[in-house]
Amino acid sequence: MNSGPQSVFRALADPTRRQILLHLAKENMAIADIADRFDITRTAINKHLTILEEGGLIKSEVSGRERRNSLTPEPLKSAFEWLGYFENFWDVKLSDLQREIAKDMKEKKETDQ
Amino acid sequence: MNSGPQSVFRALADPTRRQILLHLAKENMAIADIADRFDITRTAINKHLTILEEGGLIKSEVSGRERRNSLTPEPLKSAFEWLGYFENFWDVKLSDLQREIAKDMKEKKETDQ
DNA sequence: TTAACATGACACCTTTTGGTTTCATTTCAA
DNA sequence: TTGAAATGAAACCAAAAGGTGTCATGTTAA
Repeated sequence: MNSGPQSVFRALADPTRRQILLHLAKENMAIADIADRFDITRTAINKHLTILEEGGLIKSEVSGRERRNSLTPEPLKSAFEWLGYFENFWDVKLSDLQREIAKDMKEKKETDQ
Repeated sequence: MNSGPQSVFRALADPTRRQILLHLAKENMAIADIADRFDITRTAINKHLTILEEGGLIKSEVSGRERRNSLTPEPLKSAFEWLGYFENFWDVKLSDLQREIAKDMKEKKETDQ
């Protein structure tokens, strides 16, 4: 449950883990339910779940002999915001000139503060 | 230069690479310039740059004996959008509020007519 | 009460990662 | 023109990642 940018981006680096997040966005699932949707062993899924939990992206609670996993998407927001920093770079379709302009405007904004 | 979600998220997984992106967002730099800003060898930096390039996040062109690296942020947009899918999960309250506001404005507009 | 279920806990394996050192090659500048 | 600068390239290494299989333990349902 660190949820710093590192543990979040690390959790997102694996395609299986990203798919697990998408599944959990639709419904909460027990470990075996998740494993059924992939071609790898339950043990491997379990390791992925641990890494997702370390990133704070999911939480799980025991219910009888099951462990229900659910999405806790708040840390995704920080990754989203990290990427949002670059929004000014990609949304203008940048020539080098335009990039210079964007940079100048950003610098001006900073000195205004 | 694959720039699929996998190569992008993979490139973002390492903290050094994320920092390199932030540096290149400020200014284009040669390899040695980048290496000066970290405590690891130029060779290691070079490997990171290769991975960033595979993700389509940077491009580099030779200029004399230097290789200038620059940000090509478009692929970051796809990662941003992937995360945006979860926006409704982390900001449920906000989106509800926005929906209310939108509704109110629409109603107001209708009464204005 | 017992067999099937769901998971936890290990031990083990291979490949990838992130890093190093060393040496060669190209280019610039005094 | 010649040495320093910038990079390319290769060999090597330890640790982490992503898997597997096996066995033990608590739970549930017939």
